[in-house]
Amino acid sequence: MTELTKISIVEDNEFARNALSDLLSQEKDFVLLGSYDSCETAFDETDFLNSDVVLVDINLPGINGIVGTEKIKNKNPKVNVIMLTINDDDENVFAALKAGAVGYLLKSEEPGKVIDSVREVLNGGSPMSPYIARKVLKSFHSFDVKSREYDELNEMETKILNLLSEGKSYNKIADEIFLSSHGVKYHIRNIYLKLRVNTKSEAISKGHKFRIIKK
Amino acid sequence: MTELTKISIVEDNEFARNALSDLLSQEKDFVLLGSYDSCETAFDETDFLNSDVVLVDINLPGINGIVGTEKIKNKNPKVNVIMLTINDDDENVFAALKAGAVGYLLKSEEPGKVIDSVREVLNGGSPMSPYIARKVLKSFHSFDVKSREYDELNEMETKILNLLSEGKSYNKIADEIFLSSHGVKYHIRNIYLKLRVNTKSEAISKGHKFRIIKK
DNA sequence: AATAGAACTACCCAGTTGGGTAGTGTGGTT
DNA sequence: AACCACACTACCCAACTGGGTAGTTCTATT
Repeated sequence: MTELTKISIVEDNEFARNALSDLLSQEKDFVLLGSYDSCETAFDETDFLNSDVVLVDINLPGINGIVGTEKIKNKNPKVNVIMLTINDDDENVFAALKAGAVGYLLKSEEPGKVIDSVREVLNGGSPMSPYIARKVLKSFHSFDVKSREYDELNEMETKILNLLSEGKSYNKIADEIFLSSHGVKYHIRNIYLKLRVNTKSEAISKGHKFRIIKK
Repeated sequence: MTELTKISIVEDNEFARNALSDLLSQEKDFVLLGSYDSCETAFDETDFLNSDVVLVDINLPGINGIVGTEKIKNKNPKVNVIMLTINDDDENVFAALKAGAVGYLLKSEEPGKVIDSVREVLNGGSPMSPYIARKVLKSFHSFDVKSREYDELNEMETKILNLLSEGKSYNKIADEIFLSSHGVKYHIRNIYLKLRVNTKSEAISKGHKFRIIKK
């Protein structure tokens, strides 16, 4: 493991960029491939996409950090992007994660945390500022209050709900699971009863919310 | 902040339970309310639900940790549950988070991490073992490869897709947004085009996957 | 002035869906 | 033997859906 970890920085604020550069350069096993003030200039550098870890600011002139992250991941999925930002609003956080960021740090974090985070990423972790981590976890249990206002689906029902969610009609599903369309309908009625809904749309929505629908 | 943090433990393995108890008792600002070998015995203790933080093992005889967590959160949502487990398979992780756990630690974690995690929870964070954190983040960008195989919806389309997901018919939606049902249909056709689908079911599924549908 | 696009309204039509109701067979209880 | 729940088949019917096609108005572009 004598390999150096290649790091790049995309941050438009010169002061912050230099501070990060200095910080990371001090680590003997890190090598700073480059630091850029925008995604555009970063992409001009062919070596940029060979980075192991890229720290990307979210607020950038031109292509913002979220779109930039998307582009990076599309061009080379192996690059690990850590989002570095002052924004902690839902929209940005989830958009960034959705774009493919593997970590999300608030700039209010102390500098040492950045080093730790890079190492955490290299070890297969996903560093998040505590506040972000909580936000992310909360997105999983948004239903804790009104939760379990439905009955558990059995295997057949789960299967059928999943097929429904793929846009298949009663008839197609019937073919697929060797039942008559009436049989499918029978199960769907039970699904609706258990989920307390009366349309396919609601059933699919609840299916996703309660993670009954895979994929 | 001279308040003591009340902690409880639910762990069936006696050795592990005692180790945790000893560990946590050494912190001056923590007070161990109780340690139990099952959810059942824990719930017998009325004070249990007054805990600030509860460490729950996932594999428990009788009521398992996930169902137990659900029960805890239903009875007192203020209790912060940290899941403590050897299981790192998807099903368990997501089920636990869904149940309302605010942290998820693998037992392979070093002991000091438990103390840190309790403090992190108290500070509004969500401690997760690195491996778990990565898993959780990944669940947000499972589409990074095939990503953006759809066009962005505009405001009206987003609104309509959300209404569709609630099981509303073209007519109901039309009433709600002051359009004719034909107008609604016009937008829905565009939604299907942009999402590259041709049924409501698929549209709703994609809407959830890409987080276009709120709630 | 002509063109093009969006944001609608509108009609046709086959196919799908949801609800109601009813019947069959099988297996398990009492 | 009587009863029941469950998984299914079956039919009716009104409402809804998706696709195709077409017309209107408004606004922006050329």
